[in-house]
Amino acid sequence: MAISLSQNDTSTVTPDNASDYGSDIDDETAFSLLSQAELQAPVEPSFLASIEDIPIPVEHESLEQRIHLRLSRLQQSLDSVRESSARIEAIVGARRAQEASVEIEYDEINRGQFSPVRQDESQATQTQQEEVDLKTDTRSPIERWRTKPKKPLSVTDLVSPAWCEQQYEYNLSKYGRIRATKAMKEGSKVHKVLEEQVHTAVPVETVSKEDAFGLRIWNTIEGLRTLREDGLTRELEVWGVLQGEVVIGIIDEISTTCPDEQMEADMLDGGASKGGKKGKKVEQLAPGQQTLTDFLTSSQTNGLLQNDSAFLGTLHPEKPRTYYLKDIKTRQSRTLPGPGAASRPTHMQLMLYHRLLTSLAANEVPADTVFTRYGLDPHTTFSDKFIAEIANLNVPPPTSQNDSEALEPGREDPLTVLLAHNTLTALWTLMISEFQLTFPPTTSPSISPLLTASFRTASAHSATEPAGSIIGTRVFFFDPPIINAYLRSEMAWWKGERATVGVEVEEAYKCARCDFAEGCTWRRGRVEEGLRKARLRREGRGRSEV
DNA sequence: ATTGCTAAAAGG
Repeated sequence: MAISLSQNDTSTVTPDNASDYGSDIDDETAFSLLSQAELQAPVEPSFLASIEDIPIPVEHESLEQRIHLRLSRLQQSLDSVRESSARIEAIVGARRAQEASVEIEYDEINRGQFSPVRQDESQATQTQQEEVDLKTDTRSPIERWRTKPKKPLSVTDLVSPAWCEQQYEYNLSKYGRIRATKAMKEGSKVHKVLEEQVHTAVPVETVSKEDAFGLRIWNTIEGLRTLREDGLTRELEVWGVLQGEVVIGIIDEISTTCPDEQMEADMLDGGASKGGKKGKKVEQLAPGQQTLTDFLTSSQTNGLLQNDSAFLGTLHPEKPRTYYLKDIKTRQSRTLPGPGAASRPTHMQLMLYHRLLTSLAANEVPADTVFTRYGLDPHTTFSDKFIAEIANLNVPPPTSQNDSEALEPGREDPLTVLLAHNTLTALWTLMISEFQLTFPPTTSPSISPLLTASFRTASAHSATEPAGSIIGTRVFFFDPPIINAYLRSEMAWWKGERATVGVEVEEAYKCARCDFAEGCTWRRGRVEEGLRKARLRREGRGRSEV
């Protein structure tokens, strides 16, 4: 008898303790699952309430959002700050009295960079057309979608295929991007509320190309300072280079809060017991844990450690803290995804953030590669207007102003800082030193290998359970071999070194929610294979019965 | 644009 697959019953296919790839369902069942997928009509979730009970500011909704200056919540006495506006602008302006700053609208300078969105062929012909495109277009995905003047690769680009690479390719072919679903829009709102708990966004109206990128770097610097001062930051932008390709990501949350004391204790105990210490041993090592020991031992190699601690002591009286990466995932249902294939994108996402963050803290990211990719001149000085705007708004919190001994380097007033780092190269260097200050190389990794996915409801499920309520948490380890193998495989796809791979039959439930299921060549191939195997089995049975 | 688009990510 075939297992009936409904949207509420995906656990039938991927029970919590199932391995990623192991399956005990037979081919006949798999075939019926694949067939059923296309019968599933999309159900409008009319029962979902709106999340209006979360106060959502709407004024920063549009295209200026990304070039907003990010202020920590401590820096909100803006009115008094703005009073000095004219004065500071005059000071900055005097430096280059003659050189008029060029004002360029943000969307004008960037329009050409964005991937073209193909629109308006009829629904019916589109899928067929795309199939033809996929066959005839011999360019690699990276050539087609992520080559200048289009945007560089993102973490999303690298982890989305972990759900279904074939689906991602169809999306890129058809739209040049992923189209936001209702669920995603709801998720964005929850994220936005969380971010505004930590930062206040102030619009910066017009900037040059270099200014615009400088502001992004400045926001990251600000995010790191917020993290050190408040023990929490959200939406931290990071850059990296992977196999020569620029990769950009936004880390949802970093904080000093340990997600799981027990896992942390087991982890540290595991590391200590290697040095001969007897005692409680972690019996059943999780897949990531063996490599974790390697991670710990490799990072505490030498006597440089002592020097670093002493050096840091002069800046940071308290001992270096451990920071934990977290990603918040909103869900339409109140259930958690299974730990196997359904969680793969999240696992890879957090592990990739860990890698990017670590390489920035180690100053391993070639800044020139990043700037070149964006077509930016790393030595052009920022415009007076830009420097003045940042200087006007970004004032150090009053607490640290009183006591200048306690000021970290570069924590002086923003005008001084920006004048001293008034090109992209210089500001990048400052950013790197902020990364190094925040995540120094110490015995206990300052970037914890404990990674957290925190699941929240996208919308209210009851009066006591409003939108954004926490459903549950999954904590797992950074696992270098896993993420490295994944990235190698994914980059091979992006570079066109291997063909697109869709979901395995065990993951056919994904097809039920996929717009491309009907015309999916991968899926058709799998259905045909299922039929063939079923037929072979039937024939085999027939013979043996004679 | 009846919500479009942009930055990544947003979810399944």
